[in-house]
Amino acid sequence: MSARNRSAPRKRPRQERAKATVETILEAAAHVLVTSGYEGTTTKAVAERAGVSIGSLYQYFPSKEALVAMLLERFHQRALEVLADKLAPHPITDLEQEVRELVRALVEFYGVNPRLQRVLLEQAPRIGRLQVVQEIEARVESLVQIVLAQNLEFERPRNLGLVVFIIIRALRSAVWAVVVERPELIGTPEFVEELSALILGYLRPQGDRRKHSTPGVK
Amino acid sequence: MSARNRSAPRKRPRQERAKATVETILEAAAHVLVTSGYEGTTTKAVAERAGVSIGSLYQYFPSKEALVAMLLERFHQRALEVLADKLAPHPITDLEQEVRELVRALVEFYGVNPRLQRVLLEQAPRIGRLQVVQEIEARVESLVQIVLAQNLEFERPRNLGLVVFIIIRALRSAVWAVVVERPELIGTPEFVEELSALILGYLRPQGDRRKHSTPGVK
Amino acid sequence: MSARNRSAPRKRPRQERAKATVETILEAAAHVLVTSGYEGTTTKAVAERAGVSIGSLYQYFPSKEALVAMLLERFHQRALEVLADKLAPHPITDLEQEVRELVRALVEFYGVNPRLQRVLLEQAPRIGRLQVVQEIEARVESLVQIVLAQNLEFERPRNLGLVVFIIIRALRSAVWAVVVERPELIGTPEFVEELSALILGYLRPQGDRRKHSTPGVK
Amino acid sequence: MSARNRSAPRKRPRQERAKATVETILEAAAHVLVTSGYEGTTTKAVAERAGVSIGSLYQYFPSKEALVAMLLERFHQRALEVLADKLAPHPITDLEQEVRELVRALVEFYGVNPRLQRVLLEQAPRIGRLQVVQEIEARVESLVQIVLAQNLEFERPRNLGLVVFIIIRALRSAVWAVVVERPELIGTPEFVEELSALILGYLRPQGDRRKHSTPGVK
DNA sequence: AATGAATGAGCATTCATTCAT
DNA sequence: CATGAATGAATGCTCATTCAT
Repeated sequence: MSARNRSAPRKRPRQERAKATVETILEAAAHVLVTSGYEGTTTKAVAERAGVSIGSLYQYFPSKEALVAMLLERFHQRALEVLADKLAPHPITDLEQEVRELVRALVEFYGVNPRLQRVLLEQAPRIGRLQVVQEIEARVESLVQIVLAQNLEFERPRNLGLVVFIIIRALRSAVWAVVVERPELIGTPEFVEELSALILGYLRPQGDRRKHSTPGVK
Repeated sequence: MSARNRSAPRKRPRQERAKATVETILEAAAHVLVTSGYEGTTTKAVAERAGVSIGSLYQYFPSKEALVAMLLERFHQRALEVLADKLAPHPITDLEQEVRELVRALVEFYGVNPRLQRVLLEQAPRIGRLQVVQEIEARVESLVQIVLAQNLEFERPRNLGLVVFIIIRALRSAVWAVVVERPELIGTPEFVEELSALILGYLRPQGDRRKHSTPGVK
Repeated sequence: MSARNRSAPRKRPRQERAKATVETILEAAAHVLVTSGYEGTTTKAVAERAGVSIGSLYQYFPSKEALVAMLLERFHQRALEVLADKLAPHPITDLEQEVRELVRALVEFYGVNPRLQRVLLEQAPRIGRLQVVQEIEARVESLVQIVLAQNLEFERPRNLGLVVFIIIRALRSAVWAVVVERPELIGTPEFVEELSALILGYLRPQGDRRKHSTPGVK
Repeated sequence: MSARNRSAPRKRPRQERAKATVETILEAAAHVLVTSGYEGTTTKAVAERAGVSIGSLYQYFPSKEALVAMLLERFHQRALEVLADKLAPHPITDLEQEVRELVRALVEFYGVNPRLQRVLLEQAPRIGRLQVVQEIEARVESLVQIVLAQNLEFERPRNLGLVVFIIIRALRSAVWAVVVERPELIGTPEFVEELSALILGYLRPQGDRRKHSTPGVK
């Protein structure tokens, strides 16, 4: 097996039982990753939690990396589905409402098992398989960019790619930080409201700043 | 040595030579952490790069964790110094300019060795309660909060703590993401401009949104 | 695995092959302990002598300590079997003969690999409360005590527990000392005779001492 | 420095201060050996407890072994002094009383820091320097043997060397065992009484056994 | 002499991975 | 296919000892 394929799943499970095993293993892996971090995760622990032998684990995943890669891929696939729906090209009548919906979707999405997401995105070694992930991330950015391009106009020229890039990072990290450090705020309308304000304020024509006196200064 | 002290430095170097050794080790550790990640960092590699024996490393740092802890502490100490300066209470005449300055400071600060910062902060939660670090983070938030409280008034009631929390996370992760993924943008006025816009837009009286038509919709 | 379990074996071997491995490792451990002492014994040396990989050793014994603990346990188990037989409650017609038999049994028992026994018992106090071992030692003492209580009467009141305690220690250390320092005496009738005399003299009614003139003084 | 000299003290301290330092180090070593066992004793710990630098320790003792060797030597020297006194050739009028005195002396002697004695005699590696120790032990045995030879006559021929050998081992191990496992008994007359009974019974003419019915059988 | 910084061989232990059954 | 026994390179860390200051 070439090095290139280290993080590719070993084979397609044909039978139903095999599929179930794969699912069990992935769930176990997710759990162990969350509770022990990437470094603390051992294949033995995953196999034990999944209730299968270490041999069986290696039957479906040729390495620890492959396990993480599979989880990453699935996570992004799901991200894409959720967002593609919200971001499907459509006429926008109320951008404010639209952004609020998008934020709500993102909060919901990033709020699902954020600890796992952090382990996957931050601690896991940048694996070869990440190509898939990068492609998906690129597609999400591109979707958001298209929606914005079709619905916004700025008084000054702006690098829309950068704007989208910043929006996504800012939102994601804010959601993660809140979920991890201030979990009591999840689900409060206040939280979604503030994040929407962050994005909406950012998208509002920047020219405004010069038309009025500095806003909000006492 | 108790378990509590796993991440505390082992002893104070008394001679000049020893101080130099400690510095060399820390520099080497930073380098190895950046190039190999936390997991990939071995104490042997650090010692070798530092040009000292593995024994010398353990003379001053009782564990790999202690090495990271020391770097984390220094990083936060430096963070505090930089920001305390910018955030020292003072009369604010031009909030816009003020925020731009703050953003510039943060960009500069977070932009220094961001890969190291990420490794450090990723591991921070696993490292025995670094009181110093937590205190410093709290102080930074508190500084920002005080500045904002003295200079802003909002039309609707807002949870200022949450606002500050979001600002800091959003800024930090945006800076890191740009530095790591779009390094060519660092130092461009465009980048600082966009980040300032993000924060300024967020702080602008939210009531505006209702007074005008949705801004910028085609 | 908790600290409590440091000296407990790691898992039960399920396959025949595994059982054989465990036996091989224990034999190798005994050998290395005898030739190198506890401190000089390295897990690597044990594994090598056993002809297994170091990993296999740790598959069954979580630590060097556990290896010693297992040997200790087996040794005491065997001790109990040997002695329980000799000490089983039974009518005693000839105490002298009885004691001689017991001494012979003990000489035989303690004479088997006494160097290993010393290493094991020297380390015993450092090994996490080996309940099994302590229980067995207590049972041996209790057996001896019962036999004596049923067959002896003393003219003066004596602390039987202390008597038994002294007998066992005195016998054991005398046997060990002879085996280690005067191996040529093992198996001679003279040796068993002297040890029997030691015990018999001790058990003989102490009142005798006052009835006769001091015996044997020239 | 040749390998032969590893356990020889490095130099004779000329000055008073140096002598005091040596004493301090030896006391510290004794303490650490008792509390941590031979394996657990580190030269650093000894130096720290003695309040001297590790360098100073090595100024006087070229190795850890030399430290232990010195303690052993002193211990035996002291043993010899105590016993030589008791065992000095002299007319014996009351053997019983004599033995009781001897036992009392031995109990006292072996009862002084028995844990240290055990570490020194059991756990410490058999060092080259032990020649000295063996010579001293031989002298003690010889002293006891002479005393006994001059004061005892047996009805049957006995190997007096073996008798002495057994007496010394039995006493020593009984005392150690009691001090370590039943410390509450130390100093009780009962304890000395029982040990005296052990030795006296052993030395009593063995012919007695045949003259009377088995003693003490119910 | 005294200090303590520096050394590095050596040890216990882990864990991803392979392979015989 | 499943099992779990076996592997061994690699790691974190200790500690007796040396040596520069």
